[in-house]
Amino acid sequence: MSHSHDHSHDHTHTHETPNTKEKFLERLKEQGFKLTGKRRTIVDILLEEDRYISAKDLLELLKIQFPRLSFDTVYRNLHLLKEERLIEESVFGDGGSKFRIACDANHHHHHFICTVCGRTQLVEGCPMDALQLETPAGFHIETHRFEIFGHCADCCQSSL
Amino acid sequence: MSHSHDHSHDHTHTHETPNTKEKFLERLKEQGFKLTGKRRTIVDILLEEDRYISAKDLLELLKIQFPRLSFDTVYRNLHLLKEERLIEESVFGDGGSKFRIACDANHHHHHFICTVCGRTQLVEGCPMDALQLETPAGFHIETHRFEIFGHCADCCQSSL
DNA sequence: ATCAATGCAAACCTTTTGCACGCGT
DNA sequence: ACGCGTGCAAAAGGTTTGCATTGAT
Repeated sequence: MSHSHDHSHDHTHTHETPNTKEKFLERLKEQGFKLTGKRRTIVDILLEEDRYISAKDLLELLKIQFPRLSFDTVYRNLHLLKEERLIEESVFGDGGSKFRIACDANHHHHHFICTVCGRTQLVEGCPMDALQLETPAGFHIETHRFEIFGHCADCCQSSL
Repeated sequence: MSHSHDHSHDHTHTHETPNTKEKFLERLKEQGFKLTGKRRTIVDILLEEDRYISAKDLLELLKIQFPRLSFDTVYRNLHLLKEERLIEESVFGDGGSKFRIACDANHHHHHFICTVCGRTQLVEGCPMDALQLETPAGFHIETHRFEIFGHCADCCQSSL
């Protein structure tokens, strides 16, 4: 159950990381959620995109296959997927939320994020380890947020 | 002009840091902005509060003195103050923006932030220095975000 | 057959904008 | 007197909700 045989039909994705469609869908099924066509397609698209996109962009992509789909379903599924830790959310500079398929739900990480295309790169290490933190007396840490924003190589190019 | 004589009438604030009301207002004046009663009061309140608060909370506090004040003016001033780097903005977990008077516009810093009351503590150091970053090839860093969220000592207490 | 998922519409919340008037300079 | 600042009202976005229907199991 943990090491599912995900050598299915080879995808556009080359790496044999845990990010296979089947694994994601299995996780949902295990939790008792139904694998509807829309839900499958959302996971498909997010895997395919492999970058941060807005709910609006996601809806647009979904409408190709499901013209009548609207925001409510998108958001409901985004919430669900986030709860199940299958996607990651980040608030961009303009205040808008964007979402990407979870890189690795089990491994804590941070990202370089391209503010143009939403593509990401892993950051080596975590500031909570690297900084010798002097936590204020009595302060109880819950979460932290560390993100590096900029232009990726491709988007630097295209802005020339 | 840089070292203004801000020994005016002593305030509730004890430290003789750059965070004096006069200094903030001067900065605005220098830029050619008018020092209206509302603008003064916004700076007053933010200095007094000395923590992250929402536009809504700020408006509430302002309405005590200016009952007819509405969100538009609050936001217009928050934008202005942010442009002038007199306040800092942070997006909290729930997705809502909160604002606080700038701790020190000249010194780069990060915060421990209490998600209950919005009070902050400075973090020693910056992850961009502490982590030996391997910036992805061609990636052009623009900004970064690092915040540690949790409960401050006081808010831990009150939740017992 | 059951209960979750969806579509539709409407509400909601935060933030923004246009315009006429008021006020700091 | 000039021009920014403000109030009002309305719009704009993004996100959420209630309810009836559809659909996966």
